Amino acid sequence: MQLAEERRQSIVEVVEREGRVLAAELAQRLDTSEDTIRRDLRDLDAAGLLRRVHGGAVRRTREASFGERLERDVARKAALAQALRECIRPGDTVLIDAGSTNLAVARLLEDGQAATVVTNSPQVALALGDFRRTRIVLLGGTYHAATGAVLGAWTLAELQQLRADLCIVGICALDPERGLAASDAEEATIKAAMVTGSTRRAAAVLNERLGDSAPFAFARLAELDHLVLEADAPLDAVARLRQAHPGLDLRIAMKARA
Amino acid sequence: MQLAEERRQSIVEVVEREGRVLAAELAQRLDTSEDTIRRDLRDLDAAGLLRRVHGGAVRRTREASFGERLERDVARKAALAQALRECIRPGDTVLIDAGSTNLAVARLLEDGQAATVVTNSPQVALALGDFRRTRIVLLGGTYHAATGAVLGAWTLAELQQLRADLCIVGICALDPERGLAASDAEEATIKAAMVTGSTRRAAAVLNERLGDSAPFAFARLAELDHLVLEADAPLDAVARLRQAHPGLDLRIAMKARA
DNA sequence: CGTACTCTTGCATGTTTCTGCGTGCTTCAG
DNA sequence: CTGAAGCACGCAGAAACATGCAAGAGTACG
Repeated sequence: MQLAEERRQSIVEVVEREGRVLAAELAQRLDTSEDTIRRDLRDLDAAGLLRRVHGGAVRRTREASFGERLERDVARKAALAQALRECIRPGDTVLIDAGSTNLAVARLLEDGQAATVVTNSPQVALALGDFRRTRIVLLGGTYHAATGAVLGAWTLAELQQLRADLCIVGICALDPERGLAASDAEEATIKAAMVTGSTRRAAAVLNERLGDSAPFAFARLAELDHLVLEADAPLDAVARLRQAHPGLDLRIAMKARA
Repeated sequence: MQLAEERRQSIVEVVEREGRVLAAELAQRLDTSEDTIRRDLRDLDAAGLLRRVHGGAVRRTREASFGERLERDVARKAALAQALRECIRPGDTVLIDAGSTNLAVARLLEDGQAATVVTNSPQVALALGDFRRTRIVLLGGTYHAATGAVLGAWTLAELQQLRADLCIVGICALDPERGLAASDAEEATIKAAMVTGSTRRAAAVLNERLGDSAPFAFARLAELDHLVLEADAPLDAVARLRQAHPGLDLRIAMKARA
């Protein structure tokens, strides 16, 4: 008999060594049931030691600070981005905040879908690089690698000169009462200016950030026009959002695959 | 047996490597039906990892225009960059212009080597991404994919507020009489502001740009403090430069290998 | 020592996902 | 305009999966 912890360690070793592994094969090799293996894989995935896929698990490709978050939950974020993109109307001047979900929006954007894109994220600007029919404007300021965003007094001053049709803002936490919040003060200031300077405001939230709270609030829920939620968003949270802001254009993203 | 996730990963790899791919060919190569391949392509397209077209898929070719030039003459440019880097003194506020040679400088930079780096190139900002001891400031303005630079009125206004110790400017052509020149009017305006706002000015030139001319001049040779040339720069050109500007700190880069 | 509790595991059940195939629509080239 | 190739959609079987339940192992406590 072997300890459960040993078994999990073996699984991680195999995944690290071979890059991939089948659940059924593991069950046979470690002389246990597939159910147990699946439970292990679920835990190890949650612990970030591997990435679970249908049929087994694969190695997690780790990268640096912003890049890491960027690669996490690509499919979920792409699903949100798809719905966010549909909030853009032809001829809009769109303000795109930094953040991995918004970067996914930029990647899905078609040339000419918006008249102008203004962003505080160098990555977004690069993703839109070869656009001809859409003007790309980058905000100036101090670059923060942790968030992948440009922040500071210059950024704020430029935002105050700007009047956008649509603002796609990233949010760290969303609560019906406390509104939209960020985890960094500088970031919150910029986000507040983005929201203030735009006619329509859109955002998307992952399930784990729904009902969560972050220290720096920058806008009330009522100020939001479009909100995109995941396909499997908890129903009670959705209901509370509807009640708190009946005029909100609540959109449910397509189910994430892969 | 193969994991579905592996298959999708293979598809992305092929598209990245070859630029395009046929659905039928993928089905045969990955030993599965075309339907499955099509489903994969649909998902990967939604995730923004490739672009689906009739018959198969192609790479999402963003950032191509600048990226191509970026890959050209890497070794020669790296050699120039090495010498340019040595113009930086500890505590300097360095203004780095866009351009592939200057991007190479950014890649060679050590954290803390300069107190602050100001740039009009998103790529440079990203290359310095994880620095802790060096502040990174990005100029705002309209992003031009062809040059990889941020240009325009905002950029100019911000530059006029700035006083840098060292400016590393990119030049399209250098001639002893006509001075430093760029091939784009907007670019030249920005470069002129960079040169004006800096205490010391450095630049590097490839051999083919020596003695060449470009339509928009933005500075006289006398305004330059450091100039880096290639190891095999033509001797007569070097002599003419020395004669035209005796006080110039002329540096010869190490010979580029490979 | 015995009881109650937790944790793990295997099994049975129902659900979801993946895949290939058939049908009919759309796109492309001649 | 027309045929062929590419494609979307729905269906059905198989595999993978989630979930609840009960048995066993280990543990805390009286």
